[in-house]
Amino acid sequence: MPTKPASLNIDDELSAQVDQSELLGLLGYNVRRAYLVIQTHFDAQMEKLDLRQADFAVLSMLRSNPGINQKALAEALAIAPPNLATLLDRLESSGLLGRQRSTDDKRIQLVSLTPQGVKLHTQALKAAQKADEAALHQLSAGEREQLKRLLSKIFAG
Amino acid sequence: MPTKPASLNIDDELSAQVDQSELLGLLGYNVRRAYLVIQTHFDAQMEKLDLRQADFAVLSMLRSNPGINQKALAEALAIAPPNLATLLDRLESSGLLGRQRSTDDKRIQLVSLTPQGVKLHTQALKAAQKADEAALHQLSAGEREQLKRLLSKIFAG
DNA sequence: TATTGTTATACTCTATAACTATA
DNA sequence: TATAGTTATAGAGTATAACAATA
Repeated sequence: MPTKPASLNIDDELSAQVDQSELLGLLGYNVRRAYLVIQTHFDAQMEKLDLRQADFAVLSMLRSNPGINQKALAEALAIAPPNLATLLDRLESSGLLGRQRSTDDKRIQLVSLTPQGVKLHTQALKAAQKADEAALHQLSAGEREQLKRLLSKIFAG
Repeated sequence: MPTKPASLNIDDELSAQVDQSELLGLLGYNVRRAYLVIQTHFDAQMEKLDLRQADFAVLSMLRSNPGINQKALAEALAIAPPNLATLLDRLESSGLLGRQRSTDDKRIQLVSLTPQGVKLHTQALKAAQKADEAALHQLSAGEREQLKRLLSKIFAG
């Protein structure tokens, strides 16, 4: 190694000698970086329950909307129908939900949680709230509400 | 089709008869949905320039930090070194950047934009700003600053 | 003909292990 | 031994086309 002491090495502890101001000036990049942090906390929490992000979203929707059909579920969660189909296959195999053909229109599958699914959702919601807390501990309650309001203007906009 | 008129079909135009309140109560989910919207605008802009998200981030960093090494670049952008290596291969093949072995330490690659890379970055920055604008048109200048501040508290934590 | 859901498939993104060359 | 970078590869997430069943 050259004669430079480690403590003066530009790329190490003191690091961040790099100029990221252009990227940080773009809101899209800030959203991306924040999303990566939140994802990490969320995944860490859900790993214990063997659930992925989309799995939790589905469990949550089914809890609040029992008997929802797959088209409505796919639209609400912005999941492509083929990907939802295989996701539901997996959760159904795990005994978390059931699918029932509508008698009105036999093309339609009505999806509901099993009691086991309800139980897991209850645990998963607590885990999701913990992940939120871990990622957002720097923000006050007011800041969290403000952030939620601003974000929802982007996607509900 | 049953006798229901289309205009009363729960899953159609009026739709959103679904309860998403639990998910929307989680900040992580709000960040995710906002990120998806921003991604869409960003990708649409970058498609014209044949650039992906990470490509733009690299061009931006190289513009502000010419001669940065790959380790520092990978760390700053949170890209795994193997993925950065192949990304740089591609941009180098396209004539956008060059890699030069450091004479001090021959393990290190120093990366810089070519004049063509500088030119493309200039266009790409404008495109990124357009994408920001398109995604954030609902927010006032003050709200955008506020949002940036709150997001950076999450990832700069 | 149009719609719901499925199957098969492909493409991108991300992550990991093993290697090289240098130190 | 440790580090910078590379290669190869595998996995997850996402997207599209073609199909079956039903309307």
